[in-house]
Amino acid sequence: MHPLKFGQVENVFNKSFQTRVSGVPHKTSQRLSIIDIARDAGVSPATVSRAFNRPDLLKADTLQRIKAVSREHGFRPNRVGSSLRSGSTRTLGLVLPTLRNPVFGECFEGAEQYAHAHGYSVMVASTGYAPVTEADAVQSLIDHQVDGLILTLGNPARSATLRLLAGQDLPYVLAYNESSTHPFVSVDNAAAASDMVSLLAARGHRRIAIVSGPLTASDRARRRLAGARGQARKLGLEEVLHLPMASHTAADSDKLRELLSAPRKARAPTALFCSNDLLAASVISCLRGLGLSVPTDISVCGFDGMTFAGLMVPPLTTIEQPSHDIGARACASLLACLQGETPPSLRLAHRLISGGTIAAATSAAS
Amino acid sequence: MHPLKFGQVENVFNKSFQTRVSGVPHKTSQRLSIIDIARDAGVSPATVSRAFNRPDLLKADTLQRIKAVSREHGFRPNRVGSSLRSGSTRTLGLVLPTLRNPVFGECFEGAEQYAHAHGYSVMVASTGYAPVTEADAVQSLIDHQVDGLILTLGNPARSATLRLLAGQDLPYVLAYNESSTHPFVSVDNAAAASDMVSLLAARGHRRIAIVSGPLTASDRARRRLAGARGQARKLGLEEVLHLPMASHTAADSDKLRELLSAPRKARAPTALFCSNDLLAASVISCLRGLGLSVPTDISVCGFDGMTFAGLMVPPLTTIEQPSHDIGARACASLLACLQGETPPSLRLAHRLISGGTIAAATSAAS
DNA sequence: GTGAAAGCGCTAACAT
DNA sequence: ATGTTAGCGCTTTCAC
Repeated sequence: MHPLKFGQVENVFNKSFQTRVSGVPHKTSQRLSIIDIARDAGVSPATVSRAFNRPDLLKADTLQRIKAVSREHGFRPNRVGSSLRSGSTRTLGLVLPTLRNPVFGECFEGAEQYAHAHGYSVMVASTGYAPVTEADAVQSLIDHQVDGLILTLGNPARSATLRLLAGQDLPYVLAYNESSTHPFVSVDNAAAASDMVSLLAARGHRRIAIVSGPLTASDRARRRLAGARGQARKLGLEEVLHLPMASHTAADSDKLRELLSAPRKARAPTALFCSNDLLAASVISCLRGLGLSVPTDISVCGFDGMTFAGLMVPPLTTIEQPSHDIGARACASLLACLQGETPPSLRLAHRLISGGTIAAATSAAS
Repeated sequence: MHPLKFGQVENVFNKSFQTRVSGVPHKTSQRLSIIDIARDAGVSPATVSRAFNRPDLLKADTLQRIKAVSREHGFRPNRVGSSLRSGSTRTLGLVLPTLRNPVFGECFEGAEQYAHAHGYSVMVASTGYAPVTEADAVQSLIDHQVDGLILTLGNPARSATLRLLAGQDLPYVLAYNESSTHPFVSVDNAAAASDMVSLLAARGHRRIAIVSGPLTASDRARRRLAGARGQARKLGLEEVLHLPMASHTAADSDKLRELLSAPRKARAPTALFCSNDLLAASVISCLRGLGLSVPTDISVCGFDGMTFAGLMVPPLTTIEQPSHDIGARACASLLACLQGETPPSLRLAHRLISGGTIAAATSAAS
């Protein structure tokens, strides 16, 4: 089954060959160990290990020698051996809904950069917003013996994933999710949604609809809806409608038509607040197909602040989340957990980006 | 330094406790090994190992017992131990320019899904189009002992990354890149660019400019430029201009202005062919800022076919690459390498998506 | 069909 | 400042 049989045999040969002859056959694809280097450098394996992990402990001279020998042979310590012995893989797991949404790509890069800067690697897994996949992804990362997890869950209140996690003593922090029981890094979703409703109200909108994906698959969408409704009530607007779509990333044209070109057009919302930017773009595109232009005929706004939102024509009005930072800070919090600390939950600042997709409400108010 | 000292001591206690008493304290956060399960199931460790790896070798009865005991204790074999002993991590490395571009996110998901379906995991690293980061990313994945690599390189002809790889005997396949010396999975970049030029020519465009990022950082952009130029020559169009931007993902408004509102406006290109969709969106946005509307005043098209391109208003005219498939097929090829096969390079079909960003050339032909 | 024993590459005590 | 020793959790001959 294992294809490299022959290669391995060859390696063994090279290995003993090299230890006998002192020449350095630079390319002879070796699988050297710390022991080989130790022999060549005239020190013990432990000292070689220290050269890579605690170089400060060694005499400068010894360190140089070991480094030189290692470099000559192109030797790098095998992390698998190291992980097994030390009990730490120095790898963090990151679970995200989907990398088709560049917002999560940014988050990944934020986490990746922070992790690398601190000697850790990150292993991502995407869930496609599916609870089962989510649990599988976490299990897989646990199997890989990651030192901790950064999670964006569908529902951080009750999910199979969290039950799984409860059985381990693996530190984890949530990203984007807000939770009363676990450290998280996110924006204040309710407040952000509330801000957007205020803006809409200021432009004269009194009938607003929230367009989202399935609420069961995203507590963020739920919080945003709640925040919007709260603010609408406070400002005396009409009850915020809710239009859930089958997907988090694609609008359903029929549902939109039903909502807008319905008998009582007078009662149709004048603004559609979408729970993420991808969805907002899709909504705008669908509206276009229905003969409605944004923002002339109807206002639309999003949530996320993906880079792309600013490139749309007109630019999308949206709430910017600091995704790169969310990733980086979540990573920082997780590393703090690994040090035994209990990091506080962080609500990072959001920012309302006023693009060109919201206009003053046209239809005479009710 | 290691924070979990106390937890570990506690675990040792639980461990012996559990082996003495037969009850199953479901939550007592264990770190059991195959040996503990073996003892509980009244078999040898080797048999437990077989239960997980070669279940077919065991008597149904034994297998059941081991599975049952494992489930009770929530035991899962430690992949680190397994990797060390077997010499395979069953993990593949994936190196991509950036996950801020959803095209690469799709590619990742394609690879991830294919890998999972075949018992492998994938570890991604992003390079930000920087050669040094690229080499570091590859080194890091090698250190993790991945079984093979899928790479999207800046330059698959000569790069520090490939020199690094030459010293290992680690299988790898290229994705998006085309190479004469290594298995790859991509579209035919030159042919695709040529198709787009044909379309532009059919709409009456004779002066076309290619807008790209730095060519040194992307052989794809280079091939697309070459393909476009070849076809332009064949069709008797004017020489294709080349407008390189500092970034692969953001246009430089000044450069665009210089090109378009120059003294000799009559000689300005009537169509801008961007080497990727993100850049095309940015170009359109910049043009808007310069008072030019697309496609009325000038035509623009992209390359990639990211989902988002179809949601723009008007939808972006672009070349669709099957990114999910590129990821999946590259993964398949890599797994084939691991079986000792030498997979053929694959050029997957591209598709010209006719959106609304190309209009008939307006300015009287020269 | 299952067991016994060795060892993958490394690090952590402990010694000196 | 460095060496010795044991063993992390697992798989793999080789026996039986």
